Amino acid sequence: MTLTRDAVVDAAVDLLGEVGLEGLSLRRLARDLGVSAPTLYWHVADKRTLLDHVAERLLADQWRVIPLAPGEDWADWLRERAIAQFRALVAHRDAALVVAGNRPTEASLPAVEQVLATLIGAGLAPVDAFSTVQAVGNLVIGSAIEYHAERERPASDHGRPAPPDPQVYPHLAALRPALAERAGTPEDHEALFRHGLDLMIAGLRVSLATR
Amino acid sequence: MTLTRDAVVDAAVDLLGEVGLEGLSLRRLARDLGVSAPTLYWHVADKRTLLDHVAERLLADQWRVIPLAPGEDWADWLRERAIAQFRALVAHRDAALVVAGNRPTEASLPAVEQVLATLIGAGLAPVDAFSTVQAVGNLVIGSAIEYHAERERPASDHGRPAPPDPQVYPHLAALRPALAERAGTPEDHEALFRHGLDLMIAGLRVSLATR
DNA sequence: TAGCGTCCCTAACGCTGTTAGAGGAGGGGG
DNA sequence: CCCCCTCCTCTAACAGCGTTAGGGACGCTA
Repeated sequence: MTLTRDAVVDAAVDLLGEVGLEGLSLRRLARDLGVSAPTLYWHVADKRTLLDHVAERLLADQWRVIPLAPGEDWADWLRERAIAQFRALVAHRDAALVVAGNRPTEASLPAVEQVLATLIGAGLAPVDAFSTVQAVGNLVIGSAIEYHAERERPASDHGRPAPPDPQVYPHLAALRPALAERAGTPEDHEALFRHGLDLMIAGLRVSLATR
Repeated sequence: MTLTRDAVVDAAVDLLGEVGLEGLSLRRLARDLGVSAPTLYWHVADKRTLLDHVAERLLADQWRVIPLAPGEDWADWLRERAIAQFRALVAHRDAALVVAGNRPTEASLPAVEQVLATLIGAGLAPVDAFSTVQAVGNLVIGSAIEYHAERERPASDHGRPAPPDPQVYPHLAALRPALAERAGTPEDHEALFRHGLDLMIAGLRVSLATR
């Protein structure tokens, strides 16, 4: 069985999950595949385009077209799609960083078209629908990157940061106990993402109602 | 005049704007400062912590406390702050990527405290106010990163991507003329960011009204 | 059998972040 | 005056990086 480009991309996805974007080197990847490093250049033009393929694979599931069920609220439908996208980016280490460096791929067009159709069908102006798709995407990327960034750093920190002085920062200090237990957990980050997403969706509802 | 850490950080900020994050190497930075590369390690622990200082400098202006003017709408105030933050990240090449890798720094606490106070003063529950601050921050980061990512790539692209087939992608095809002229410009990205931000703010208004 | 495309190899280039260890300049105390 | 000590900078080097050049073994086709 000879090496294929798909196998290279598979191994790259695995390696990314194992060592993160900074640790993903072609030499290491080649070693995992039992092959020398320059061999990879036969299957892949470049490290950058390899990462493009990795990004495409990470999001592949998200490009499935899932039509709005009859009677289903478009907002619920949109929320579920966005959450699934967020989960896909959070599930794999540094996935958000890899995806962020990418041009939108051809494979995403059907899904984008369908979201556009649904939002326009709900009553949004086409240009607003397009802006909304991108804005939600930006929120997904930003939330996922922030999640990974927070996750990668704790080693460099010498202990926890000092608690905020209640005299100077009363609100921050008051929030501390509420945040302490769940801060940093994936559930917390997903809840945070949902909060922003729900704000956007509520805003969409308003802009639909006032047209 | 001997070298100081501030001077190193200044030069790093300049170099970042010139060559981007990928081109920012300690050797190149040292050369710009007329110094050998290992010398930098006297002033800075690490490349990573150097970038931390760079991030802090890039956002320094944003931590200024600007209180809500009497009679000013909290939403307008919040919007202006967020837009200023977005502009700061968009103005400097790869600024968003550098900032995204960072822990929140001590210097940001007064500003966060003040935003919390304003949102709570407007009637938001403290926990919701905190989530909102972070959600807006995530939207800022995501939008800015997407802006830079799009800006860095066009060299690798062989021409424009093919126009979407109107038969298969009617909505995308219909949008093409409207997007063609302004796509990619900083104004377009700021407008896109404002769209998402306004959705969130409209959502906030709703959640305030229904309490 | 000859040729050719496919797939992999070794060797090497110039770059990277980082460490080890030496040395010069300048000020303070004996 | 001289010595020491601290600050700051240096050269040399290490392991690792992405990438290119060029060669060699395999199997299919003519």
